[in-house]
Amino acid sequence: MSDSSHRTKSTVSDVAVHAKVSVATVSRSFNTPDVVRSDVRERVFAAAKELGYAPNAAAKALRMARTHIVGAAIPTLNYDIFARLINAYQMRLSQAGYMVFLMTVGWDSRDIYEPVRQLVDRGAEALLIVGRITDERLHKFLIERHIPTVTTYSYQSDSDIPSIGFDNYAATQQLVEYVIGLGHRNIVMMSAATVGNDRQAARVRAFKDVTASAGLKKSSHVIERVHGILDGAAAMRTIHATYPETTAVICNSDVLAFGALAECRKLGLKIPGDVTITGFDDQEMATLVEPPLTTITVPAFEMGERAADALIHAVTSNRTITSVRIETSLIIRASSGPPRS
Amino acid sequence: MSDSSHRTKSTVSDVAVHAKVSVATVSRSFNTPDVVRSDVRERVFAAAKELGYAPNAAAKALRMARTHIVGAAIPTLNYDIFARLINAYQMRLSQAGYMVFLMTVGWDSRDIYEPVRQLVDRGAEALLIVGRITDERLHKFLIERHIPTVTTYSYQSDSDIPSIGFDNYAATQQLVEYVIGLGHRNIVMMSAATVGNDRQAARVRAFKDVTASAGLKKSSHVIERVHGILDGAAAMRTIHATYPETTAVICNSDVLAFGALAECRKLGLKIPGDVTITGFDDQEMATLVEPPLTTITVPAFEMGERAADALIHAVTSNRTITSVRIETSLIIRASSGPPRS
DNA sequence: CTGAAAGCGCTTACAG
DNA sequence: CTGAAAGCGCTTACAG
Repeated sequence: MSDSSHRTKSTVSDVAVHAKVSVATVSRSFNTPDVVRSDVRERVFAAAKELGYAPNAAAKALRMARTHIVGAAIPTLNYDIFARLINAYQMRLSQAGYMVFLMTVGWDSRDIYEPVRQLVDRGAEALLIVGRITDERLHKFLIERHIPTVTTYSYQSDSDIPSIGFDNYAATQQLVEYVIGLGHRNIVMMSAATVGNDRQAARVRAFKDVTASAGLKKSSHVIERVHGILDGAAAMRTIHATYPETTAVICNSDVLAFGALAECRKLGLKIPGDVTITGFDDQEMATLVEPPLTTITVPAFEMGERAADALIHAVTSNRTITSVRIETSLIIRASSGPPRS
Repeated sequence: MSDSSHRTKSTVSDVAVHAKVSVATVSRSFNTPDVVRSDVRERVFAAAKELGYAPNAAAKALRMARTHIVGAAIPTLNYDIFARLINAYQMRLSQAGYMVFLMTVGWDSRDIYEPVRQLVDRGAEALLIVGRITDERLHKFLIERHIPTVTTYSYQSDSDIPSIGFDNYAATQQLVEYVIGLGHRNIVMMSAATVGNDRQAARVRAFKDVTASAGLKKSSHVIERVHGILDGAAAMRTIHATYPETTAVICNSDVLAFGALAECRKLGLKIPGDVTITGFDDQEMATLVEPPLTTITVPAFEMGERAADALIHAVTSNRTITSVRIETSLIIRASSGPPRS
């Protein structure tokens, strides 16, 4: 046949004509092959191949009321941990025949209603969302429309939207107790913005609770910065100037810690001799900075895969999703140690 | 009205009934509002709002033969530079009313036909692809079906598929000339796999050409590794053992360089005193490692935005895309210097 | 300015 | 096992 037949998208009827069968038979050959006689089926496949036929996804979605598209709403992709999460999520999903709509929505969970609706309105039949859902409009929408949704990153025991994540409070609790156990008394937590960010908020809460119950309320502080490396460096400078007695800085992300580490070098502070620095995330770089970073593992890959699996089950078998709490661990490396004196 | 009306997705006819108009008028109210009488239009909007109406994307796509979905095929998201590229791409696109299908396709350009077809078959009407298209089936498919496509990352002067990228050969050429100018004679290039990767291949070619014309053919070597930090470290160990006379290692990515840097620390090699290390990408971490890394800037953000703009224009005004060559620069930092003697 | 009707490309009861 | 026909939810000539 001539090349021109490839030139434009062909449809079931093109294939039907070519194979001398009805469109119904073409459809059946692809969707329920066992129900069509094998020689006819082969004729259909041959015609389809020759015409470069692929079913029109929109028509299929309209007819079946199934798009096979799932969405992901994450703060940003410029962040190691979210990129890994989405990478795992997408791979798992496309293996199962789903496409993923990606949407970056910024750091504040109060602002995600519009973009998440966009995802659903444009066809996503299930959703991965990072962090707790705080917008009541969004919550109501998801429940009423029965959109299978899983929130990731923080495990929520008290939400009717299932979550696949870890306990941010407990992880930080463990870390702070470790630092206090080392003998530190003047501790600062460097956090990203806590508004609209339940993960950061939980960590700050854990820090305040643990330091308070250790009698360190007066000698411990929290400083909030946004998420970049440079912010970490700037915050470290502020800490050094404002709280010079500080011997340990607990950073709520590895990225902030990298910035802090670099700034300490500039300030001539020895780590961990002069100051202990810890991170959160256990990015690959955490082992390669100097000194290697004490941090908390964040199971980004696992969260992405499990969220994908849960959503696939939910949309296919209408199964309800159960929350999963993944364990994290404290990884002790050279950036932490006892205070000097 | 009762809450139950929100419960299931409503359609144009629901809105039409509610607003006591025809479906045509509902459609027009949204798509060509100026053509419907304002009081009627307002009645339609009120009904739509009350019913939580949003047009069915699949039906719209089928009818208009426009999905407003664009695809992106990238090697992986676990890589700073691609994550930034996609972040910029997605933000720009969703601002313009497009959704993005994300697909990770691995590092070898010979293997991307299936996943890219998947993107198109599932509705992508335009594509961003990383790197040169080497699979003839893919090339033919894209051309015959007139899928607006831009390849990024490497500028191609000789392809009929437009590219928005930079000149990998020239960038490396500049870098190698700089290193030779410093006085190095025993130079090793540490590259990621070059099969199916035109960016890496171009850099290796530049390295070989420049060292050869400087009369360094015998004293220079190329070692190929895959893309992880640990691979960089392993490669550095090999270099130290196999070519102990080496005084400069040119890494084809910052990630490889980070690994090399860490390994040099373990080996007790001073940088740049014992060995000069350079990277490629200018990731944010490049300024924060010790010592900061001499590297090449890669305009990931700019490539993402410009690719998005070009594709939007191509699908809306049927405009043909012109290739863009973006300049890179060599950033000299403390990890490079003259050889010791 | 508005409505009735056709048709986009599929799948699936319903007949045969 | 196969085909004719309806219908998914839209948009848009075509009439009025």
